[in-house]
Amino acid sequence: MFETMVLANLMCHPCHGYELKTYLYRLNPNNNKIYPMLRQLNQKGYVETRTQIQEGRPNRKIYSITEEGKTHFQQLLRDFDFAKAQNADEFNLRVAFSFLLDDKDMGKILELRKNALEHQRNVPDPMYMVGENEDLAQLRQLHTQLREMELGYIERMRGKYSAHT
Amino acid sequence: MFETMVLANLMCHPCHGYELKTYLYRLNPNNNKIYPMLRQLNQKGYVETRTQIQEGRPNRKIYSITEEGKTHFQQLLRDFDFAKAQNADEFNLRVAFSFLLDDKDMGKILELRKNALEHQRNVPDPMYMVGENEDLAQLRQLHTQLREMELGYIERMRGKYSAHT
DNA sequence: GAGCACATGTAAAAGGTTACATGATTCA
DNA sequence: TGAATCATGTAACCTTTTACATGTGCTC
Repeated sequence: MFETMVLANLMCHPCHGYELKTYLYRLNPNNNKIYPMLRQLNQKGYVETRTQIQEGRPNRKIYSITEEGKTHFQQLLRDFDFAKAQNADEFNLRVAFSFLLDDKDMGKILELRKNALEHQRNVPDPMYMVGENEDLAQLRQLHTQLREMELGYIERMRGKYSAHT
Repeated sequence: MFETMVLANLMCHPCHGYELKTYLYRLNPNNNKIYPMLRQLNQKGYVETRTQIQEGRPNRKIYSITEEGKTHFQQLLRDFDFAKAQNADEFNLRVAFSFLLDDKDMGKILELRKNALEHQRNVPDPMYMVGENEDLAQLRQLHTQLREMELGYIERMRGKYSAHT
């Protein structure tokens, strides 16, 4: 997820590490996660780097995605399964970059997300089932509403990407 | 998160490892995560165990939460910050177990979740901002709707838990 | 003068992933 | 006969967390 999200950001525009940390704040992007990751991506040829000299501030290492990086990113997007389909971020990312995927891949992604949401409906998390808490029941209802709305959305999308058998 | 969710399940009823794996399927609960975790919790005195002998099937190790375990779980719930507040599961868990928290703690939790959601509104994830994708715009709108509904919910709850200054 | 923002980096410890192992039962 | 479910476990590897280090400029 972290690697994929770094590349997703670099797909939009070149970034330096510190900048990526602010974008990826939801993924707990500490120093020993982001900086070694960027060096690793560079070693594999997925990103290239240049140094931006600044006065009165530390220099920046600006990373840009390469053609090999774009191909690799596309491959990461195609790699979608039931476990990843549970995660809204993983699904949203693929919708965001649907222009990199063909109809067959997108069809599979939509189907897996549909399965994940239906699974959540049929086998709800036990922790949302604790006690007879009225506050929790209301919160649960909010999430149920979103899930049903998302299932509706998926059905509409599946019409568009209906190339798969 | 994993430790907390294991204890949350044990708060409801005793479980064996394989059973917890099915409940916690969204947290990628592999063997080398769940079994060492349960032994660790046992060593710390947070859970106790008994063996259930079965015929024709492998024996089960049934884990129950202890009083020390309940106190520890309560402490884990109290430990809530901006980073955790980004995660819906972390928030929902605390609503589910709000009966273990006093009004002051719950007030802080609601405020932090509010801050997190408002931050998401003000500083949207760059990956949801990619391109002029119509499909993505619709999905984004779904999530915006849920966020505003959840913010409304939090305002209502804050009225109830308004003991904090 | 303390603390934060900027920007990158590493050491040590903890934790997680992948893959394999056991062994009975059930299903296609 | 091969695969899946039940149930627990470990070895080897990889990743992540926590904490520290550097040094300037800005704000309280």
